[in-house]
Amino acid sequence: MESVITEAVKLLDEAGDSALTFRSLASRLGGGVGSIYWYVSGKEELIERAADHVMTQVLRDTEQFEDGDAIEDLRGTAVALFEAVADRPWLGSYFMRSAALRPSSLRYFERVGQHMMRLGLDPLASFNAASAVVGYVIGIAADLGHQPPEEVVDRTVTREEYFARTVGDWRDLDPEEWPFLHSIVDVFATHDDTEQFLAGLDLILAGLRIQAGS
Amino acid sequence: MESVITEAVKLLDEAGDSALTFRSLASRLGGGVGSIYWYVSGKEELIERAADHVMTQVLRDTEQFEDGDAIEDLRGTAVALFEAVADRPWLGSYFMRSAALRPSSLRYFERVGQHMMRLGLDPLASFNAASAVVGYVIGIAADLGHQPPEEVVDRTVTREEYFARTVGDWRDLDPEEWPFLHSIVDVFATHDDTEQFLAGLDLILAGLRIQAGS
DNA sequence: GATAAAAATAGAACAATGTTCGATAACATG
DNA sequence: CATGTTATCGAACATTGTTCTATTTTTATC
Repeated sequence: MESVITEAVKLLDEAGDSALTFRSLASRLGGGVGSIYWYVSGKEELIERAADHVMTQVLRDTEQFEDGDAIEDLRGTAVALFEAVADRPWLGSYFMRSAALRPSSLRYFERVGQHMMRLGLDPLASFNAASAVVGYVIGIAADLGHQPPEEVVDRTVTREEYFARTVGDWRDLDPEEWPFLHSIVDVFATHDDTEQFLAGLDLILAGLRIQAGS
Repeated sequence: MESVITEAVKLLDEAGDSALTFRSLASRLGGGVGSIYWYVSGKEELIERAADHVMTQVLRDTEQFEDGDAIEDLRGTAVALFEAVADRPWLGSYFMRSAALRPSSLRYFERVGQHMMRLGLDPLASFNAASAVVGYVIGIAADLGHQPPEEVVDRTVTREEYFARTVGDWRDLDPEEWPFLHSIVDVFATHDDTEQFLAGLDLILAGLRIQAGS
């Protein structure tokens, strides 16, 4: 009954948000429902600790970025968090729900901020910029990584079929009324989530470079 | 028993996510629990329709931005959504949970995209940029607008006291280990959420200007 | 106006969930 | 061994979304 947190993370990763119930977790641990409460005050803390568990790993992965180009290090730091959140929808919704100032996420914020300091920005600018980067990462990752609708989860429809159907729907819309959607439907059909994330991140970083230069 | 959706929105706005239960909604409408199911297929659709309700208003508010400077219009369009989401935590989590391709949010995406087209970006760049802007707005808004912890909701602690406590916690951290947090704690103590949002948005827009120029 | 069909309402019953609680067991320490 | 701490368990409870069936109200038709 020791590894409550690690087992919770496994459950979340395998089957998503809704799969984590005290009963399913208990049976997986081979114990009773009530026992979990000895390790954890409630579901809130359970998810919190699970999130911390993952964030600790992210923090380890981003330690390497220290002495390169500040912007490049910033980039790597952002990508690491993005990847962690993108394939963990539950992490994204946790970040959204709960304040981002829990120890581990605060550490991440600090790390991003330290890169900002290397750019020579004043406190206000670096605070705003760090918030923007972290907010963007979480926002996009949570958006891209969210659970697909029921059909896909039920396996009655594959992810690809669902995606293809969306593309088809867009193509069927009135081109007069939806000129933009029509203009991008082809690139959307072949787009890659990570590349999309990076493109937006580079916009922010480009803006940052300007601000740092002046 | 007509205004199920509008009453649901009121409930959500007044007391947040967790306050919207079928029973509370029913008693507010002066009817029975089961009746709601005649208008709505389930809770999923209820929230979806509530979100649509708000998004329709946002779309109306952003109609004005059409013939100004493309970047400025983009800015106004983004701010309108930000404000709507920032004081509606439930809207943010809805966006995160459910795909952003419901009719009303798709319309918003289209509108942002049309501004991108005016910048003369190629399809891939405009798709990425539109996604970045929308993702940033939702991400930051959801982050800033999330429900404060229990104490504040319980009214045992005011929002200001809670904020002040956070600032105090930061000041107490080891300055060696948390140089960034210490450098920004003063601007954090007096910061304004909307300004913070705008600062980040301007980074993206600055990056966009460069991209549009080349 | 009567009657039938449709629209709308109501609330009891159900299943799933987080949580509380008191009763034990296992274990360490003197 | 005695005793207190650590750890486990599952029954009971309250709160949710949802289903179902019965009933009322409205509308349409003759």
